[in-house]
Amino acid sequence: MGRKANQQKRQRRATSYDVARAAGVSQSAVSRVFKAGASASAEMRQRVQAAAKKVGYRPNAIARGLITQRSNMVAVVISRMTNLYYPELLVQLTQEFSRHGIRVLLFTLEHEREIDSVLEQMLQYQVDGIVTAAMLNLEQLALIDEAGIPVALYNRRSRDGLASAVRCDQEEGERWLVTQLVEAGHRRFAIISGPEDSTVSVERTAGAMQKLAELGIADAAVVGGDYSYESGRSALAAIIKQLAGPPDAVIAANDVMAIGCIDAARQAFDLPVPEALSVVGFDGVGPACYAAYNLTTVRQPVERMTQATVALLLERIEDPQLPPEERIFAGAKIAGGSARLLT
Amino acid sequence: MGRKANQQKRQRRATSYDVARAAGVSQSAVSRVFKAGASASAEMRQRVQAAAKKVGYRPNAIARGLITQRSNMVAVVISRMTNLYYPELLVQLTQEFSRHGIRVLLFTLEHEREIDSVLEQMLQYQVDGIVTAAMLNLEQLALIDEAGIPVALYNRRSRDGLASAVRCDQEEGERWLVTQLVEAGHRRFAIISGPEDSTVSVERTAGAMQKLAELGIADAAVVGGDYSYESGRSALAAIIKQLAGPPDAVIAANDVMAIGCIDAARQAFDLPVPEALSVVGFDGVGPACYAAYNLTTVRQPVERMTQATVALLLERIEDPQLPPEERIFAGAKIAGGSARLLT
DNA sequence: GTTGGCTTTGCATACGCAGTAAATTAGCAA
DNA sequence: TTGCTAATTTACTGCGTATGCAAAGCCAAC
Repeated sequence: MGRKANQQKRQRRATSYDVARAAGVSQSAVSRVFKAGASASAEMRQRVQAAAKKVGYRPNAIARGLITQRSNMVAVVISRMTNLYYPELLVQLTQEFSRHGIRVLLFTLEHEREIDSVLEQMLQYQVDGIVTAAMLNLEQLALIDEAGIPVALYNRRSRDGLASAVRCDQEEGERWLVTQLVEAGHRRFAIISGPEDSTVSVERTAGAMQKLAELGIADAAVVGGDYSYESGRSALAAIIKQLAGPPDAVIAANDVMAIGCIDAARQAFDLPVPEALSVVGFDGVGPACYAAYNLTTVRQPVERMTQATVALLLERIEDPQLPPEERIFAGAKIAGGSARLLT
Repeated sequence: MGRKANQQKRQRRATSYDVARAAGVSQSAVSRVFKAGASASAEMRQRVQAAAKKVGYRPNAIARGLITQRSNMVAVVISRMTNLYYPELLVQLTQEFSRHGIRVLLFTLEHEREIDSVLEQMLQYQVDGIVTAAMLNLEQLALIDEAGIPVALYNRRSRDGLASAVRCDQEEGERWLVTQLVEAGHRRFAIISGPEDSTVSVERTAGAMQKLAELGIADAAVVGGDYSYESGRSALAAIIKQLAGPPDAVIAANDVMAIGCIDAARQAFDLPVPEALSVVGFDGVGPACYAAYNLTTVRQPVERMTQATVALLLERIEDPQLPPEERIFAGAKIAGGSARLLT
């Protein structure tokens, strides 16, 4: 209808003043109508809303944030998205925050050393809180605390009470796996660990080693992986070389490496799984359920953990006085078909 | 050292005025020092930066956005993260934007109908641009255009020149797959389609059907899936029922369903793949490379597509006058071991 | 009719920064 | 020293909104 296309430059968006003028009221009245729970008469509401629609008004969240000192944004930091189970985490987090009227500003890290610059970004954007699945050192945590921004660590231990934390009990999960395997008669063990800078991997490996030692098995082979399928594949060769023969059972620090290991066993070494070799993983990601693998593993209760994370963070955003809290969840034990177990 | 903990309430952050006072200069001088490429003497730079560090100053991106009319944030909308290949896309996008000093505000949709409310959010947050891998209807595109915000569609066709678009040529990929299969002698075909509201799935299915018809095969069975492993599994049973016997080849609308189909063939129907049945997918996601499947598929060039998406969007953010552009990429053909092919 | 309490509305200001125009200083030749 | 230009620096305004405060309505009770 002859409407001038917006080829101009960047048209001025309607402001609350425009609405006020159109409705013949004050700007503060407009502000009140758009703020939930503010006092405004029914007639006022109607007039303002009609005027707003007419001029195409949309509250400016940036300006609002400036004055309320609340951006209603939280930063989510994820470090190694190759971790097949982060996507689920991310979706859950976004949805759960969205349910509370909060938007997610996403930061991904290729290398943990990028974290300082990313931290700076987050603070400049005045996020109300931070969820991180990447490791922060004490200095960094202190910096954030200094700024008065609450932090929730995901699958990281809280440190010095500077942040809340939600995590899955990795050791407990590994202990269960080891116990099952040993009770079923496995004796020659090998462990495929994750990246050295992954605290989760360190905990898993340590948990498994400890329980093995406790049950009288001290000579488990340990080879390093990087959470990738390929590293799981090549790890088996290294294990066989190190042990001068195939092990009874392989404990991988995550599902993807377990899958790689299974493929290597079947293809390269002619070791049927689970008949000749038991393989277990950790995480309970999608491919773990594929019939070809049907992993014995421990699934992290992502949904509950996510809800806890959001709850813990929001709580401290509302009331900064609240002390940080740590919540630990047990993983769900999945006795799949990739390991010979008693049951 | 006796530093008072921030138990107070929410301590005031240092502003450029605080820095100015500490350095004995004006606020605008501080602003200049923190703005790249502004004129300030070397001595001024030094004094201001020293003062800034002392008072713990950090520019407020929100306030800056208010005045510059640029938030340096873009919205990224992703609809069905179960799509195993979105995580990679998301990481690439975030990294690439970050390289250009732009932050990503993430929105995930469970159902496409949530999109209107999400749209409203994005506009209120004054994002400089939008990348969407979810379908927008014309009304929604017009709404965004009205607001003067450039949009880049990912794997969606541009419509009415209202948005730039980057996509992988789905039809071309399917044509290649079909051609290979037919040339290798397959005659009885079945297609597992994706969700009906996925334009990508529609294009893939249509592309395959069309090429099949062109090659004289008109009686392919088509069963519906939802991109999930389970749906791929159960689809095979439906196909066999519909054809009253097993097909020669199954064309799945994505890799995950192809994998499900392969597992069903081997486990439930005792059909070795690829000896008795060829299965092909689309996407080239991680599990497609697992040795147990080794899919014949078409991989989307995610990295190049991402770079193109970012480039196209930034270009239009810089200069709103620029007309939208569409860029189409061919997929990489991967002749894996899940199909009997000639080569 | 008057008073008191309650709700609704408008005024004015502040949030933290960028950019403009004016003012100051520096630099240098005459 | 003066005069003139270039380089810095400053005061000030405005971005779009929320909110304390005061004024104005409104209603019921006296």
